[in-house]
Amino acid sequence: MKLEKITNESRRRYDDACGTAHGLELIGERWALLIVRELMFGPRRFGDLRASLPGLSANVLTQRLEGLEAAGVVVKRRLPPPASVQVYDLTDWGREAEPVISELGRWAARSPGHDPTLPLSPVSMMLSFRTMFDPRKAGKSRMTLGFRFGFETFVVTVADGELGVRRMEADGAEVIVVGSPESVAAAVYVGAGMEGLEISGRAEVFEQFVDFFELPPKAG
Amino acid sequence: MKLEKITNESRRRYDDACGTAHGLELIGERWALLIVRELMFGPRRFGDLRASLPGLSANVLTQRLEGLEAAGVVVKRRLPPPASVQVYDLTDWGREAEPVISELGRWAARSPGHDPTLPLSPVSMMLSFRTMFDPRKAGKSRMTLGFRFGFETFVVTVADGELGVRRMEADGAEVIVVGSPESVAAAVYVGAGMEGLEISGRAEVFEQFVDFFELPPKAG
DNA sequence: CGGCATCCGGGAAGATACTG
DNA sequence: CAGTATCTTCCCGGATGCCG
Repeated sequence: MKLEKITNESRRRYDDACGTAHGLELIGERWALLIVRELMFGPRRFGDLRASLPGLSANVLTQRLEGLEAAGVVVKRRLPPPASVQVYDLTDWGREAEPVISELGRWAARSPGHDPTLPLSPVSMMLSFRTMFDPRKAGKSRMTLGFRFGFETFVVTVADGELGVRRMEADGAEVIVVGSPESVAAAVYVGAGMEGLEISGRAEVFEQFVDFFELPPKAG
Repeated sequence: MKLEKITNESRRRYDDACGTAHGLELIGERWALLIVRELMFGPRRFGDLRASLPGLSANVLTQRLEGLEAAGVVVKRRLPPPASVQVYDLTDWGREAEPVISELGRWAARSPGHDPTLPLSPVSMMLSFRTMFDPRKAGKSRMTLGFRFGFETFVVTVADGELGVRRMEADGAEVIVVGSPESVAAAVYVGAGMEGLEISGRAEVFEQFVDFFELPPKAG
């Protein structure tokens, strides 16, 4: 039994002291990095993760969460009563993997094979703001925007050339944008206008916000 | 036949417009990112890659190279006569994946499970210089160092707070360091001194160089 | 329903041997 | 040297079912 275990593990290792190779052992398995991505704005439940990652089956999600927990990237917690619900959250160190996700996304956005019309999770959309935000275009602008995708709500703040995203209610925002992540992506990155979006509050703030982003040129 | 093909491809996709997900489709398969890493300092032959990546079998390497070529990350070329040898090289866009490798390595170096005593490829060692270099520690220092690992030779230059690495002969370097990648890593990152290294030229330059690097603190 | 174990089919990874 | 061919092992993904 023990021998089997050793071979199973060792054949899956890279046996390489390079940090990159070790990183692949931690978050390089299929779906792992996307699970980390979905946890980037705070804890989520098992079912939330499944809903955000269509195509990921429950047993694989269980395995990945176990692996990520063993690696110290994820912690399994139980929310205090009365919620008393089990959630998965990133450790502080796990949250520091955001640059890995950003750089990979920024690089892959230039791929000739990238299809931006596929479905998009709310978290992906919000993370892309942080990745694609251009501080020079924002200049000294200050604004607060709310985004609502079904039951998920985020608040985006722009101030001092920095963009922040938090998962929270959007009551105090200057403008609230309601729609699908895909419609928001079309408006921000394709310049498709506001089709499919319901905008309440100061729509001109969102129009200004859209200009802070630009997709990098395609390679090849 | 056609139906099979569709399912084969689709079950391997993430069906996600997120750039990160697409990035995983491009370079997320097992070994793929390490192959890209090995090509980071210029073209390599099939056998070079095998030698640098022990544990990677020939058939998988063939598949990965095909996939990376189809993705536009890698090009297969034939060197002009008299060499007339087939090599694999990164496209310009493929070479821009270096930040992905760096960020993953930087993040994973903080893992409690990272074992820096495993074998290391020459390219990994040189890339780690670029990842872990601290411009503030280097200040205004200027230096040129040669590193020789068996038949592979690199030249590292430090100037104006920047570190450059090129695969080339080390004739003009102020100091030449000969040894294994593991010994160099021990000297630079563990402060293990010069055991296992043969240093010719101005050894004090290498001693100064070593102080430009520091491993980040472990997480957890 | 949320979380997890189990079984199965297909395909990918890995080892070895072989060919041009 | 640069890959193929083949075979085994294991992982992924889907379905089902159990249990709280």
